[in-house]
Amino acid sequence: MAVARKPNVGVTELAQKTGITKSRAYRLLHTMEQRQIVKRTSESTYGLGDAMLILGITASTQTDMIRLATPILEELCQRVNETVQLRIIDGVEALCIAKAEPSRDLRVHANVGRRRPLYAGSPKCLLAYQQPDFIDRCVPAKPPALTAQTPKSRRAILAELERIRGQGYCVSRGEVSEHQVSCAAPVYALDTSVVASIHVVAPAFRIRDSELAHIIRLATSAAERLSRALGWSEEG
Amino acid sequence: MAVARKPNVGVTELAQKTGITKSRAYRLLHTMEQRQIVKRTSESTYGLGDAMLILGITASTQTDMIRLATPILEELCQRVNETVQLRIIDGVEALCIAKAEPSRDLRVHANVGRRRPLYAGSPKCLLAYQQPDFIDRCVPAKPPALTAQTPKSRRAILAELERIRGQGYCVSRGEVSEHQVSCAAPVYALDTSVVASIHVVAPAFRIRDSELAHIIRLATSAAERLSRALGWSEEG
DNA sequence: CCTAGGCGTTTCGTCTACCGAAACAAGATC
DNA sequence: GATCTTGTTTCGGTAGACGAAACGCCTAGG
Repeated sequence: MAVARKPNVGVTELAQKTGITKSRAYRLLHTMEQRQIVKRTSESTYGLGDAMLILGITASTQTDMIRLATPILEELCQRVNETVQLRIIDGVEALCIAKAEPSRDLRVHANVGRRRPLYAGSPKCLLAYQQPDFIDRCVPAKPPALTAQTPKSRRAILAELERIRGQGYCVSRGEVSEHQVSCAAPVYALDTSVVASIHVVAPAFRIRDSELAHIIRLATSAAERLSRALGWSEEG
Repeated sequence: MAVARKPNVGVTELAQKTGITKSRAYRLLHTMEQRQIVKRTSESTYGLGDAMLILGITASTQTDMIRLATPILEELCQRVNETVQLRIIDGVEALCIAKAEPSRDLRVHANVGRRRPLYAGSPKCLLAYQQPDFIDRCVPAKPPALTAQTPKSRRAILAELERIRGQGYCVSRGEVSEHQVSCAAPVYALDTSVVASIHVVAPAFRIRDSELAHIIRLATSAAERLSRALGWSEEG
């Protein structure tokens, strides 16, 4: 898992990160390489191997989340005619685990596996519903100003999270990338915790406020349907 | 990996399949459950867990195969306007690890993670280039007759594999499913072994022989481009 | 209603194979 | 060429994994 978090590093650094001895790290990597769990990406750096690829693909067919989400994402994608993503929290980042893209030429491109910080743009929708101490760790004191619209202070972000919790969705107008607008709605699990979020992301010029309201309704509805499919119900 | 191969089984069966004692199987599953590598799918059956999902998604971004293949599959998909798949061998089956689908209404649906036998239909393209003893193990003496077009004997299948090796591609007209036609071309790795295959699969009524020839050319070309991207060259 | 056999789970004493520290080889950097 | 780095190997000691067997708890079947 350390290799997954930070690929293309050597034995020594991995040993330090994980707090194990260099001998042990070397031996573990060596046997993992034999089993194709990791592979060398260069002379002495490691990345995840083919076995993990196969296991991961198999896991995605065994795991309810993606299997249940795929048709919902595709229907939402078709209705809004924009790119749709499903994200979960991994570590202190938002990880895209599924997507659906419309067939029109000009669209926002999405990548399964891409990570984004939780404190900026629509990933805030995921962050808003986490434990206070986790939120505390994730929001930096001085967030980097990606665009003119990026919230400039920790205080501003925390206020935004509060608003998200109140209205039940999140809208980001050019916070991460100048000409993109995205909105997201939370997906609840059986235990009423938020386990994922559904995002619609589009070129800013195409989305007027009236359309945005419509998109939010559809996204919220899709998120709610996925929540129900995962066992959640209104009265948890 | 045994859990991946056969999900929803209990401790005892897994212990037998893997040849380890029941005690060991139980303890391993127990700690794997804590680490979210596996999870219980019911009271006493196991499936792959969330950690494997995350690792697998991460692996797919670190692994050259899928990263390099995705744009090639999408271009091929756009050109033939039919569903396109990338398959590899896992165990004695063909595993779909990536796909691209056109946006037209009537199309063949593909699922990443789905497995198919190697001895029927276009997966024969993968089988044809394997070691003789592996082929021997994969081709059953009495193949099940899925449709009227399914090869009826072991001998017929072996002859077909020979033909595939000769022409460099594989065509299946309704061998697995009555109204589907599919063709496939092999993807070579640096060591000139066949590591994957690119498949185009379409409704039979839409594909006349003249179009089929065109599709084969495009599929073969796409497979060759992927091969080159993986380091293969004409004179290996 | 009882028994037999299946399951997952727990215990226990043995002993193995994994561990950390240290040495070693091989490049880098200066 | 001295001195840092890397990755790799050796070695003795012991932590902890191991298999066998026992233990509840089921269900099936007589």
